[in-house]
Amino acid sequence: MRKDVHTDGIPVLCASCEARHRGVCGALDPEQLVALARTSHKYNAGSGTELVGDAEQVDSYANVLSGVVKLTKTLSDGRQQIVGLQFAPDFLGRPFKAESELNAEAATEVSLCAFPRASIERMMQDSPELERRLYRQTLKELDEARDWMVTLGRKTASEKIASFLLMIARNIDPNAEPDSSSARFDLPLTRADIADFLGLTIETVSRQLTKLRADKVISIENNRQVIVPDLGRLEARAGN
Amino acid sequence: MRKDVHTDGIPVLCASCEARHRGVCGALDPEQLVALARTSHKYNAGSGTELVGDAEQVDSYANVLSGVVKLTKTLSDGRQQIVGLQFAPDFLGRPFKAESELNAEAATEVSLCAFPRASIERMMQDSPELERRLYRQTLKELDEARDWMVTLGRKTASEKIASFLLMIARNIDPNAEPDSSSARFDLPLTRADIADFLGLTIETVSRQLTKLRADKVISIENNRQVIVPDLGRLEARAGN
DNA sequence: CGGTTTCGTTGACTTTGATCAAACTTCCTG
DNA sequence: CAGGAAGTTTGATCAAAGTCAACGAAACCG
Repeated sequence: MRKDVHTDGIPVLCASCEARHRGVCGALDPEQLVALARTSHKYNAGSGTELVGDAEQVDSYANVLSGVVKLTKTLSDGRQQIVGLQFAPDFLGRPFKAESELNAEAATEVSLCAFPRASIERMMQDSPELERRLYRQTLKELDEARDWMVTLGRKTASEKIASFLLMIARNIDPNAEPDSSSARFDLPLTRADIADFLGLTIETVSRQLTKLRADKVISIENNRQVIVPDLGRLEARAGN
Repeated sequence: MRKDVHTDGIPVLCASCEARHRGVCGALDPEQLVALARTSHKYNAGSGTELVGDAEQVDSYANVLSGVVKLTKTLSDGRQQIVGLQFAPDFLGRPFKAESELNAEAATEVSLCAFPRASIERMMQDSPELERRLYRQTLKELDEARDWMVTLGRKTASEKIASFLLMIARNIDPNAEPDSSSARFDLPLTRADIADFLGLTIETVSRQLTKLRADKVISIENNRQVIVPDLGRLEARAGN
C-alpha cells in the first residue's frame, strides 16, 4: 500500500502547516501525523494571554503557527527578564520536565497547535527522527541564548537596541527578499517587553529608539512599524 | 555470551570514570564503550590553555573529567563574556555543527577524555540512548543559560556575586555533605574571569567580594579559598 | 463621541558601576 | 632569594543608565 508522502494521508489540519515543513512535525510520517493530529487542536490566543505559568504542571506542548511567544522569568520582587522569544514554527515545551520553570505568554496574537505531552513523549520513543528535530531546536535555542548573554552582559544600551531590531528583522521581516539590504516590520513587543528582553528600563529603550531615529538609521510609524533603510548601518551599531 | 554490565568488558580507561556514571558514556554498553575507548585519549591541559578556538573547525569532542572549562564569546573590540562553565562530567562539544561559534578554554587544570567527532556522531545513529543523554545535557545547559540571563539582565552587582558564589558552591563543593548549610571551596576562576562571567569589571567584583567579607557572609583565604559559614545568608543576597 | 486607560516620550536629577590610577600581594622564575 | 609579572585591592572621579515626574498620543469602551 504505497502512499505519496507529500499529499496522501496527511491530515487536513496539517496539509498547509509550516510546522510540517520547517518545524518538528516534518519528522513524522503520514501515519504518525494522523495519530498526533487526532489528539491535537489548533487555537488562537490574544496578546498578553498566559500560555504556561511558572511552576505550573505542564500537560501539553505546542507548535507556534503564527505570532510571537515570549518566555519570561521573574524575581520575587517583580523584576522580569525575557529569556526567549519563539516564532513560527518553533516548538513550545520542555521535554523531560513536568513542571515549568518559566512563564510563556503571547506577545502578539498567536495561533498554536497543541497536543498532549504524553503523545509527543510516546512518539519520541518510536521516532528517533522526531527526537533529533527537538534536539536540534534546543541546540539552536542554546546558541541564541548564548548570543543574548553577550548582549546582556557586555553591550551598551544603544548596541542592545540595534541588536534587538536586527534580530526581529531577521525573524519576521515579511517581505523576505533574501539579502535585501532594507527591512520593514512590525515590532511584536511593547517598549516594556523590549526593556525586559534587553535588561533595560522603558525610558532607556524609548530614548535609544529616538536616537536611532534622529540619526536616520531607522524610522518608525505608529509606534510599531519599523523601517530600516540600510541594514548595514544598523549592524554597524550592534557592536558585534 | 553473557557479560556482567558493571565490570566485565569495560575498558580500563573507563572503569572508574565518572562520565560512565553521571556523564554521557553511561548510555553505552560495554561493546560500544570498547569501540569508543579505542579512538579516545585522555589528556591534561594547564589553566589558560585554549581547547577550541572560535570559528575553528572542530574534529573532536570530549568529556570533562576534572577541572573547569569556560566557554567564551568575544566582540570585535575585545569585550568578552563567559557563556558557560563546564564541570566534570560534562560533555564538551556542539553536535551537528562543524565550526565552533565560541571559545573553550581551561579555567583551571583540566583533565579531558577526547574522541573524534565522527565516532560520537556514528554512535548517536546506533544508540538513541546516547543521543538522549546529549539532548538532556543540552536542555540542562539551556535551563542554566536562561537563569544566567536573568542574572545578567536584572540583578545588581552584589546579587550577581552572591549568585555566582552559590552556583560554584553547588557545583564543586568537595565536602559534598548534602544539605550542609556551610560550604568551603576554591574559586575556579580569577577575578577577571568572574567579571567576564557576570558582565562586570574586575574592580567591581573585587569591591563586592570585599563587602561580602566585611559583612561576614563569606571569608576568603589566599584569594581563592572561599568559606561560606551560612549558605542561607548568601542565598538571601542572591535576590531570586 | 468623550472619557479613561494604556502606552510612549521627554526632562531633571540620582545612583550604580565603569574608568583611571596607584599600591599591594602572591606566585613564578632565573 | 631577588626581581618581575600577574593578579588583587582600594581610592577618586566620571558617565551611562536608572528613577521620578509630567505630558502627549493612541487605543479602548461605554
